[in-house]
Parts: sequence; C-alpha cells; structure tokens
Amino acid sequence: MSDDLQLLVSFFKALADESRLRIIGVLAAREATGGELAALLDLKPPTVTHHLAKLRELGLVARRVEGTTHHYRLVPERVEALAKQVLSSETVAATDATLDHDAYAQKVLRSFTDGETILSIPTSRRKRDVLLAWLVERLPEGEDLPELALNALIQRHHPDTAALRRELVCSGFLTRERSVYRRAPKPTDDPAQRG
Amino acid sequence: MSDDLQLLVSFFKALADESRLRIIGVLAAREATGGELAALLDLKPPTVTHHLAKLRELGLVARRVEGTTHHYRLVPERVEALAKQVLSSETVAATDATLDHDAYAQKVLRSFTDGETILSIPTSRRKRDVLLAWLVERLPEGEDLPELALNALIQRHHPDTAALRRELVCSGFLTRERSVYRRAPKPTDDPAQRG
DNA sequence: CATCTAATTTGATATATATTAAATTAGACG
DNA sequence: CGTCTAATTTAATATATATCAAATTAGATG
Repeated sequence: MSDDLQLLVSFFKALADESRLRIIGVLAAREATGGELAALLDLKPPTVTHHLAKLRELGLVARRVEGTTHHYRLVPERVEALAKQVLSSETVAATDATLDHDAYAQKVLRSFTDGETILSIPTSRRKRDVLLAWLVERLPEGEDLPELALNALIQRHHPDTAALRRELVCSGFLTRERSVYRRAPKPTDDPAQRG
Repeated sequence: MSDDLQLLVSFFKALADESRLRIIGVLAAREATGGELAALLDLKPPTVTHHLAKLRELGLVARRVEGTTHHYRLVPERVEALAKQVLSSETVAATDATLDHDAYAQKVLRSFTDGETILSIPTSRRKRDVLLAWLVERLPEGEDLPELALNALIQRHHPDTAALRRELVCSGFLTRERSVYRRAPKPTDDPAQRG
C-alpha cells in the first residue's frame, strides 16, 4: 500500500472515534490534564491514555509533563497540515500507484484463454468484449483481409471462425466492405465509451 | 451524543478503511460496476458490496442499476459538502453540547463534601483548589472578616478552621490585611490561570 | 422454462480496538 | 524511606467490522 494511502487511513482512523473527537473538542478550547479529560468525558484514565496515545502518534496532540501531571494540548498546525493534505488527496486519488487498471481484463483473459488460444467464448457481453479486444490485437493492422485470410488467422486461436468474425464486426473491432475486412481504428482507452 | 458529532464519526468511519478509500480512488476517475471494482481492487464481490453499502449510506456514492449490472459513481457534491462541514466542526468543536465543563469540579465535590459540610480535605493540590473555590463561595463577598468571624463561618463546613483559613489565603481565595480577611476578586474562569 | 450472469444477502470467521480493572511506574511530600 | 497521587502499562473482555464462501435474488438469454 502506498504511504500516502496509509497516512490517509491513519488520519481517518484517528478521528473515527467518538471519544477521540470529544477529546479534540476539549483540547481545541484549552489545554487539559489526563484526569480532567477523564472527568470531563466520563471515561477512566486508562481509556484517556489510550486515546491520547493514538492522537499523539499522528502528532495531532502534544504532551507537556510537569511532575506527575501530564498536560495535553492540540497541535493546530499539524491538524491543519493533515487536513489540507487529506483534502488534496481525497477525491483526486489514492488511485495512482495503488491499482492496476487492466486487472479486470487480465482476469477475464486468464479465465478464457491460455495466452494464445481461446478456451471458450464468454457469454457475458462485457467479458466477450475484453476477449475480442485481445483477439483483434493479434490481427495485422492496416491490412485488407479477405474473408478466407481472416478465417485462417482466427483459426489459430479458436475453431469457430464464423462466430468470432461476426462478433468482431458487430462489436466494432473490425470493419467490412465488400467482403474485405480491416481493423477499425481504436476509439479510446475508456471502456465507458463502448456500451 | 449530538447529531453533529454523530455525523462526524460516521464520516470519518466511512473513510477510515483502505478498501473504501481505494474504491473512492477508482470512482473519482470514472464510474465502475461492482465486478470491475472487485477485479481492480482484488476483492470478492460481497466485500465490494459491503463497502459500497457503507459509502451509499452516507450518500458519498450513488448507484445506477441497468439489468443485472450495477454502476457506481462518486457524488462529488456530497463529498465536498461533508468535507466542508467537517472542517468547520473539527477544530472548533464537537465541544458545545457534549460536555459539562464543571464535571471535574462536581466529581471532586461529590467525593469530598456532602453538599454542605466537608468530609475530608483532599491532599491533591488540584482537588484542594476545587474544594477551596467551593468553600469561598460560601463566604460573604465584599465584607471585612475578622479572624474570629471567619473561623465561625468556616466551622459550619469543617472543624479545622485554621488549616482551611491558611489554605484559602495561600491559594489566593482570601486576602489578609492586619488580621482582617476579605474575599479576593475572581481572576478568571480559566483554571489554567492558577497553577 | 432452464440456464447463465451480476449482484446481494446470509452466515461464519478473524482481526482490530474501545474499555476498564489491576498492577506498575514515577514524581512529590513529609 | 513510606505514602500519596497522576498517569501509564498490562491483561482481559466485549464489541465492531472486514472478509469471503455459500446460498439467494433478479435480470437476461436462448
């Protein structure tokens, strides 16, 4: 997992607890000792220690020790810095390094091919499209392909040449003019474009 | 718990999970179906459903059903609205309705008085101060108090008048000039002021 | 209608963590 | 030093929830 994503998760986890939010609420107004927080929030001291440890881990809260008494205060700069960082990441994306945009296609191809030949043709439109996109990549680009030549090429991957040829045209991967076939130009990488 | 605080907790909980953040990461770029998300994030469909349900609960994600296929998309307005609301509350305060700022004092007083008489005098400086503040409230304000009169008043609450009188002066609750005592003006409500 | 697919629901399991009692640490004070 | 206090650490428990297999639902398709 990316460090960025990890930080995001930690930040949200730190704030995803009622007791900790209430502690922050108190500390936003003023410094307080552990005992005060316990009394104010009606929690036992160990509970307060536990939560303060989590908040200190992220640097959201700082401690000043004075004898046996520990004074806690919010670190507003840190809160603000994290909040800012989070807002910039949030909608934009933990996306980048984290995921493989072709994972779905790869998964489909692993199920329906052995890398070279087609084991079976998926019934599902979505999966079939993945397979056809894979197949068309194995045909020469920019060449006129008479039906017999095309059949021979498809035959290398699957015996049912007629069905696959029809599907390739139907789904827009091939064009046909006067019984001569040709690879269609790719529209876009965005799968949302093909319905 | 206040609704405001409850919403805050829900919001942070919704985002305090790696899988959900990654889902949001994908949906920030484009719409996706459940199966795609499962393949992209390497999770099983039930897991994806589970997380999407949580995100939809808060309105962060919306669903469009098309046959047996469910398309999910982020609701950026909702994300932004919540983020804005959260930032305004965050440092400022879940404080208000949630806590009783006198809780600590009340707790101390319940332990060391029966409401009128002092059961015992706390050794702890902090607690003793709470008790002395309570005691001084029971003395007349703006009056000169000769030592004997003061003793009589203190006597109503505890027999050890000498000790309490000394503490009241020492902690600044009373002033003494030429053996005549008087309530000191309150400095501030902030307990941090007295140390 | 039988079948296939996408998604959800259900049920089970495992992990995380909030809470607190009990024990421990460490400073203050006489 | 012994005691008192504030806080922490430890250990135990309870609750929440992330995950996924199995069963179920509902639409599409032949």
